[in-house]
Amino acid sequence: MTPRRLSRASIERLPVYLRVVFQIAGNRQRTISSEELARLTGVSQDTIRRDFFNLGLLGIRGVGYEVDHLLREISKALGVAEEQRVVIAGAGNLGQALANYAGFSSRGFRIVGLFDTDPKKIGTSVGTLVVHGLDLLEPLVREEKATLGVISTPPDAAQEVATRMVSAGVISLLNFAPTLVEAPPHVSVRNVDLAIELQILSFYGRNEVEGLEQVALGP
Amino acid sequence: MTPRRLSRASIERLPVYLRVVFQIAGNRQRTISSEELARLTGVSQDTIRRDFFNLGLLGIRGVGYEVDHLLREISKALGVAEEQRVVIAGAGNLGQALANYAGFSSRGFRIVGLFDTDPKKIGTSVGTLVVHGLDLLEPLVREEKATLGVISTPPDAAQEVATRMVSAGVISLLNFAPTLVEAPPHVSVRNVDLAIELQILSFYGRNEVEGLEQVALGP
DNA sequence: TCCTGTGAACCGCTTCACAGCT
DNA sequence: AGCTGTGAAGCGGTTCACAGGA
Repeated sequence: MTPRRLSRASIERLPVYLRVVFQIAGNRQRTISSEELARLTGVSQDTIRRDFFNLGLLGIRGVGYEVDHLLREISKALGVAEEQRVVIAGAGNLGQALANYAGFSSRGFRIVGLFDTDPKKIGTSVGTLVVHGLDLLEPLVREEKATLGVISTPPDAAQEVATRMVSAGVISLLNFAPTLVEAPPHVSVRNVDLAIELQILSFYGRNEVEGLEQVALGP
Repeated sequence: MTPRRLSRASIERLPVYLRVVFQIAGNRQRTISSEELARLTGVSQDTIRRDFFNLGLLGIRGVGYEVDHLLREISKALGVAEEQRVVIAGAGNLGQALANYAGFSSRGFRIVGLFDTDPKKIGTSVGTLVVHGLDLLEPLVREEKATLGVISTPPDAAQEVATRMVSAGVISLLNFAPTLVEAPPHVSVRNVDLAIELQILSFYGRNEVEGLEQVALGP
């Protein structure tokens, strides 16, 4: 109940738990043991028990954890119990793909704006969205109370877009541009560089060090 | 010279160093100090020095590291000095965006195949590629000696595609499907779940814990 | 008996601190 | 004087191991 301090690593696992617990709930399974959850997530059962313990999430000895309870508490901890509003800057291939990505809406995110500077793109439709000029970024963020910003611009535009998003009220940035984005301390930034992912894999492929095998991206 | 054992964390930073060193090289700057590199990457200078040290990469005291040397050695360590061949399964929005992603080709990856099961998509063009049926996956992987596989299929197809890629010779998998993908121990798997990235940000946005501020995805 | 709750040991990575070249 | 090379301390997270309740 009284959530202790969660470790950074633990926070990055919560969405993984949520994903499989959600699926389990769909099967009408009432409880799940840390062992089964371990099999389905790839996280060790010790770690799972400790994460839940730190979250203040208690199970039933000899049985496991109540699926509904997990679902509710993890969603609440992540802040995805209520819908979150997202804006996307950069309507290139990646930006369009993100705008259409079903996984966002199905997991509690609503995209409320898609922006670009290319006059040829402005006014066109991407799925149910219309591409706006970047000048509408700030008013739309404010009006829609968007808190999450996705950056899928070329690298040289990324910092400016980030700064403008933050000034309008965005408090979390997901940056796909291959460049470092700086933001004030109250803002969280996650960088996802797709080429870097491949390069990391390239290393492991060459050096037959025992491979990876784990979830998510987290720094 | 004799590369010691690199830590997992260190390996995930190498591509970040490479990215900025490449840029620096373009400016004809001959050397770079760990301090400057720290500013440009967001990694601490102590960590950078130790990473280079562990890589067997020596600098010049009082001066810094030679940019050319860094470029060469880091590329070599990552195995991106020579071109790597990549196949992509799943030609939905995300798969198409990845197929067109300029960052791949500019950083030493060549996409040699794009596959889907949807008859409406098979035969159509995506950039310079033609979408093939999944039945061509194995022959093409073998013929082109592809070593990296990208999975951008729906989750229920991900494991089958992964297994087939591996059986044909792929040794590294980048999985975008929101599900756990299992592979034999000699194969490396990295999972990138875009919705999970947003959920992690959502947590930090709610809990004004001091934010993140770091690179890449790594587990 | 089974699976959770949790201190304690352990391990890996980062940071400190400073000696050593140039 | 300046910046690297590197042992050693420090920290955070995972795993061990087992006690404890359903």
